Amino acid sequence: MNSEFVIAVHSLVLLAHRPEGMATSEEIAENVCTNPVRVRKVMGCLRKHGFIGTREGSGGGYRLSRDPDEVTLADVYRSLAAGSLAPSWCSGDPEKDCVVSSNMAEVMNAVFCGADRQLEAYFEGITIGRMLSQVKAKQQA
Amino acid sequence: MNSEFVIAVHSLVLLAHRPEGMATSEEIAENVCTNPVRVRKVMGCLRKHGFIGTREGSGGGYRLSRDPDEVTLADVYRSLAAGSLAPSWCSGDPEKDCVVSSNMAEVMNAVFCGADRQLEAYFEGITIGRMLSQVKAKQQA
DNA sequence: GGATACTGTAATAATATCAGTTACAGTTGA
DNA sequence: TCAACTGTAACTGATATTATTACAGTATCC
Repeated sequence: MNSEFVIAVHSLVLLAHRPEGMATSEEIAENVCTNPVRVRKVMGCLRKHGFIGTREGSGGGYRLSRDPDEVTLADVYRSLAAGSLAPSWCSGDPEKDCVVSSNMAEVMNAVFCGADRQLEAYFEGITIGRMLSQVKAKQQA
Repeated sequence: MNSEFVIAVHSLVLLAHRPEGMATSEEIAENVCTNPVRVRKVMGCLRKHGFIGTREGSGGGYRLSRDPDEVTLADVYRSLAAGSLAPSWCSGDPEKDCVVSSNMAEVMNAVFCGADRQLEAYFEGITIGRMLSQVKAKQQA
């Protein structure tokens, strides 16, 4: 899995955890353990898809613009990791004479599309809000 | 997805397509569009898991040792790509004070374990034999 | 027995992908 | 006007992936 997906989910959970205010890319990066530029890139994508709002300038940062219980991992997955399951590489060669070699790419592709849908369905059942609860539950223990 | 998985599946379908005899690593590599060493490495793994038999020496090669309709992609996945869904990288830091940062890795890991099981269940429904049929069906069209 | 055609495997080299850093223009608030 | 942000692009370095080369081991055929 695309690690931008992980950063996105972590960031959203963090924002859900402090709904009062904003977090800057530096704060988020510190929390996630990566660098601010990477965070800003991911957040830019989340903004385009309406998950968060940004405020530029001094005192700015990012803020959740949706109810954490309404945002599913499937939403996030679709926004920045859809289709990431299929390997970039395709086996076989359509030009070849062999039945297997010439048609494998297409069949394999269908398999991975199905897998992608399956994965998406699974993510559909997990919300940012639920992940926040789980994180808090771990703390108790 | 691990491209060794793709090579493995393609190779098994190819062997199923010519059940009479064997295929050498060079033939398979040509068909898959990669190099023979890579194929031998993957096949070595498939052999250890009992999917194929090998014969060394002149006239040797690889041969299916199971009914193609009994071998599922889940079997193959478990053999050489299990757990590949989770990114190598983990967000957060258990040492941090923040609830989110310190517990995210664990929660995220649980999510990906679930996703992996989901994927495996999907692959359970696809056999090598079925993929061979699909490949042949494409040819008709 | 010896030549030939394979597998098995390690080591290395080439290439592609991914992540971190630096730099800077644009925006906002005090 | 200054300080603190975001948004991006370009560059660098690290890491992962793939291909290549090389060679020992093994079976077959003559």
